[in-house]
Amino acid sequence: MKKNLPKTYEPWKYEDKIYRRWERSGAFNPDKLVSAEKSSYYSIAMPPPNVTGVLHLGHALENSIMDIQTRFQRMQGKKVLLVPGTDHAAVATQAKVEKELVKEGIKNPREQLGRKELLKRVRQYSEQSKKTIISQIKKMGTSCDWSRLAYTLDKERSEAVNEVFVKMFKDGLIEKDYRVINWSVKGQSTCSDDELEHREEKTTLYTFKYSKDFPIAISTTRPETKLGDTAVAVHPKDKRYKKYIGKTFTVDVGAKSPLKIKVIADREVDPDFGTGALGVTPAHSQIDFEMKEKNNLDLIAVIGKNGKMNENAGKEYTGLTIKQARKKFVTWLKNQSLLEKEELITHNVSTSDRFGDIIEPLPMEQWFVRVNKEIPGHNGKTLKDLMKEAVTVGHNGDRSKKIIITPNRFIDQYLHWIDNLRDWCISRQIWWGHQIPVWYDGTKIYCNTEPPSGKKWQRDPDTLDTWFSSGLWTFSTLGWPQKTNDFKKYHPTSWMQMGYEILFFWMARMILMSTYTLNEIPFQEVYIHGILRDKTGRKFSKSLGNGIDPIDMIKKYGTDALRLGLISGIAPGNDSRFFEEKLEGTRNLVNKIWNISRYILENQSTSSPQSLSKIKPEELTSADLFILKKMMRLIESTNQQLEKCDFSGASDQLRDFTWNELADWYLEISKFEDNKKVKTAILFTVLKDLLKLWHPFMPFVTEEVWSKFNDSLLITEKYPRKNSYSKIIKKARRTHDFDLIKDLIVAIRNIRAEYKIPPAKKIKAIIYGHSLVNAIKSEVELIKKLRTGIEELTIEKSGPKIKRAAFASVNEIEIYIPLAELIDFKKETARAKKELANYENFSKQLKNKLSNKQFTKNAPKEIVAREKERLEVTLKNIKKIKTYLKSIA
RNA sequence: GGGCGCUUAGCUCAGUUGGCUAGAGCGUCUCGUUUACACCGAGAAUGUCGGGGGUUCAAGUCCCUCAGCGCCCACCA
Repeated sequence: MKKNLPKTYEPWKYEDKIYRRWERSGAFNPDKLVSAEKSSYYSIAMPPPNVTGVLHLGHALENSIMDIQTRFQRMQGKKVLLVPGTDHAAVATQAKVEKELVKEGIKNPREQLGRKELLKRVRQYSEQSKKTIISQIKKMGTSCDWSRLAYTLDKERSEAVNEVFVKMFKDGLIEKDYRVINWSVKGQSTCSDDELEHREEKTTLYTFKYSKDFPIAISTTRPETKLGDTAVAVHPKDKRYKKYIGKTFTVDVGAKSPLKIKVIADREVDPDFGTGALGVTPAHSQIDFEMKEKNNLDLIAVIGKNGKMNENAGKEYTGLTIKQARKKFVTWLKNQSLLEKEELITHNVSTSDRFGDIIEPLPMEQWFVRVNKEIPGHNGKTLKDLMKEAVTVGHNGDRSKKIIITPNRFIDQYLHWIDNLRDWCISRQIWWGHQIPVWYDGTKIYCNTEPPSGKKWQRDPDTLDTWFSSGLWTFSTLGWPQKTNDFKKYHPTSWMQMGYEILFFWMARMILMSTYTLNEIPFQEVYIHGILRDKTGRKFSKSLGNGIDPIDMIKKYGTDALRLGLISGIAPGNDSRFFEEKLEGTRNLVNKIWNISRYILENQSTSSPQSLSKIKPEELTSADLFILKKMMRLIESTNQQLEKCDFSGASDQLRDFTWNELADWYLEISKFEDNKKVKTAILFTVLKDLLKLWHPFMPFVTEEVWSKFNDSLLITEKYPRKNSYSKIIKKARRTHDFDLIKDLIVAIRNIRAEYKIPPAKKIKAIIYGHSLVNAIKSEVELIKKLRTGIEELTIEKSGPKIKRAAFASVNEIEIYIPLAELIDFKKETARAKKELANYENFSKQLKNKLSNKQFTKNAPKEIVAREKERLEVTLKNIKKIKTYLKSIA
């Protein structure tokens, strides 16, 4: 056993070394783990960080949560697989690299570099970023299997992407369609609805007529698009306009050819907004496009992909920017006296979250995933149905295939989101990503995982939305579509963890992809965590400059402290704030554990470590029994809490025990105890189990301490169970009659005898620490003995160091607290009586309820059972209180 | 407009299907400390659980309502 550990724990000395030890040991790879049960496979797919940059604190939080769960499950003796990986993050990465290139002076990277060269640059960047990310994940102590490292754009994952695309294509769920989509002029690509950000903006609302003869004025914030109008929509019941419905007017507003404007009725039109009439521009508004479909209108696109007016807009306008065109058109309206009103309003504009420019709705042919179309061979179900089923009744109505979401309030939000879901536009015109596996030869289309033979075939240049590949993550990482052992063993994955902000993007898509492709849910449980905010509650963001680098925190406080600081005081689905002071606290705790270990290990050398089973029960004092009991309860509740994913609660409890019970109380007592052998044995046993309990939270310090007395690794030890403690506690109770008060009385008698104190009526007894006082208060039986034993006894909460002083000069002992203050019998009796009345009342109520046939017949079985159980509990409580009342009477 | 969340000690937050005297960390104050740890110890103070109403033997917890803060979705033509 190594001695003379440094006074404070210095994480940087051990962390990298320990991580390498774990890696070498094979503990991260479930194939190398020995499991008691062959079938106990447990798997988690790591949410792959984007290769757009480095990890931030949010990732650190995820890694902490994930790794606690992973280590806990591994210590349950399961074959645990945590698959690490990264996401190529299509648009995000290309946008980022292009930005950098522009900064370097390459003004138009796509044109100047070409597809091949630009992709090379993006690849270089992403590889660099990947490297950084991986090293950061390792720094966090994440116990993932690096031999299975995956990347959404690598060969295996691309294979999965193609496989699914082809399947969906053949099922008619992926189709090309001409529709109005979200176009980013800056990015020269489509965006899906989820990639939009809404920004509030002040703008002018113009009210005007197309011509003097046109009977209806319309309001718009985008006059320039009106050059492509083909209809005016009014509410069907609007008296002002009813007479015009169905009529077509021809107007000349300066566009290439005069516009034929048909007046149509649509219930969506709000008669109170503006003039109550809406100019319909099918080419440049999704809603107007839908009206076009319903009413069979024409479509005139007046804006091109470059964001400028095209020739349809008319000679005067062709080539103008949106702004210029707007100005020109408004001037024209004014000159023609057609403009009726100009007012300033605020409204939301959609912007591209990656490129940052305002989205231009344009009509285009793109690839879509049909979410409302029946899937062949799925009993008429649609993808939407599959997405809903998995979280409600279970996939295909199979309850064992129902995804449990914590906290469950997100289910409603998720379902609501699905209801509003439109077909998913999956094609992007950027180059970084999975190229669509479709080839054209004139009008012929070929879609397969392998390219067609023949030179004529041209591959579709578009790439896929990044979420398409992310959606396959739970099974693409396991080697699918190959029939791998991993896939058989580890899918569906056991558990998934994510922030609520990507619930819809990611969780929904994983469910879609997995249920559709595999007929299986992607994971059994989802734990949703909140967003990490800064001290003042703001989101961490680059533009605010409030970002904190997790690596800096690790350097300063150590990984264990960071992990603990991130997960303490959090509740599932709720946001939490991060500030450095928190880490000071957790660092101190880590150091506390280090020092407890140091003390115990250094004292261990005097007598060889003993196991609990070798201790004779009669050797135990009440304090020993007390700490063992506490330890037993701690083991039980930590297990329970971790099973419920209450990481914060579990760590709180562990902290309380470690610091308050063990360090400040029991360990201090042990210093003054004669029977050192028992104390050191207990301390050593408790320490060993405590290290195990803490391990998932603070893997490094616990592993380091463990290595001081053990050659095996802590990471693969079994998580403690309460049995070993309950045995000795039971035995000890049987052998001799334990109680704290008895010990106390004996001690006082001894002191009296030793120091020849005359039989005083009152005596002060000093108890070590508050824990025992609470224990005494809660032990009803003891009070009886207390009363029969000594007339008046005072008990003071006090620390062990005062104890030493007191025992040394016992003559100075004075009376402090009268017994009545410890337990105020009058107050107690009143309280207990009140409680008894409450319980009796309640039991009466329950009895009535249960004897009511209406209730037992009609109420759900579970409710009746619950009420019965409640009654039982209540009756038990009544009994308890009655005994209690007797005892204090 | 639709939905969700939050409001508990000076600060940051826990509080499981209603049930013992509402908790923790940090901070504050007092005292202490040569012998595991000042990244320490012993204590103390601080709460109309956002306001109002209701259900119940019992409400921080459930229902209604009002107020403030925050988020998401849709839309604002």
